[in-house]
Amino acid sequence: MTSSKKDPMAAFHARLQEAGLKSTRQRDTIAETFFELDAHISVEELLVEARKKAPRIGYATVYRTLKLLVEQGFAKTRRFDDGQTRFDPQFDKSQHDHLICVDCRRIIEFDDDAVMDRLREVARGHGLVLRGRNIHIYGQCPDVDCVHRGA
Amino acid sequence: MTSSKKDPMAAFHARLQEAGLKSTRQRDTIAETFFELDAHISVEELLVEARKKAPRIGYATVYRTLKLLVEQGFAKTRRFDDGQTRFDPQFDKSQHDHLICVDCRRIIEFDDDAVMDRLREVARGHGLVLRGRNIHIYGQCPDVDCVHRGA
DNA sequence: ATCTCTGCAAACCATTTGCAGCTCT
DNA sequence: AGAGCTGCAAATGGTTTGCAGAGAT
Repeated sequence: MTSSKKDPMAAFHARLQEAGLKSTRQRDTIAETFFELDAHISVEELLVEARKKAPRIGYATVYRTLKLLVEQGFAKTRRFDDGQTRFDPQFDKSQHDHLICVDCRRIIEFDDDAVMDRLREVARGHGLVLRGRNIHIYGQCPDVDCVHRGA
Repeated sequence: MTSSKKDPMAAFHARLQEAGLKSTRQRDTIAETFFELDAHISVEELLVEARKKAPRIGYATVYRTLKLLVEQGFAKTRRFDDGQTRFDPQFDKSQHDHLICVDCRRIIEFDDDAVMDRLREVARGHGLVLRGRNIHIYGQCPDVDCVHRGA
């Protein structure tokens, strides 16, 4: 149900065909760029990159393509607190959460089974089956002289 | 440093004075209403309630007052996925997280020590001290006939 | 008297949408 | 040919801001 890490574009094309949607130059450029880039990309960042390959691409197309990628399971929406929506490519079923440094705002990904097991129990305790999660934790370097302090 | 549950308004007034800010009819009405209402209130909801007491209150004043409450530690910002920012009163230092039912969107609060202990370790594992968190988990009723299904 | 607030309307900014023309299949 | 797609510009919707008048200390 999710794209293989090896060739997300092939999986993407297969899905488009399945859904009766078209593969276009712009759509492919945007999707390709998206899969190549780091995670946590904003629409603006993706647009800038995509325009290096196809300068006439517009905002609306990037928004529409990302929406499509999310709907089809190739991307995941992330909302941090910078006012923009960001997106992560989703190559397989694995999920991850985020540890954000309050000093330098760098984002560290993690996925911890013990946490998830416990959260499953919490949900169960309220009569629900855990279906998803969105975990942001914030951390700070204990070293006052940390290069990141105040960044 | 945080308001007492008994009399948040007194604490609020004290803080205003400390900061050289003024206590006004509108500000008080909004803050009072905010402390009386349930958690996870949106600006719009708060405005509607506040207008029952003071009909001429405007959007901007509600936004400004909430911003003030957050800055002064009396409220906490919450972003779920409905496009609006919501706010929780913050009566003491306790934090809580959210379990959201994917069927009926009801929001259940929880606070689990085992989860927090484990997250503290995760942060520590990356060289950081845990300073905050924002955890949303999504759950679904296991009963297919649940009244909430499809809600 | 002075400095802060308020209400209104306009401005902002991220995101969405209508539409005419273009591109896939 | 026909359905879907693109780019543009305009619309949207939540949130912020400028300003002139009102209110608090």
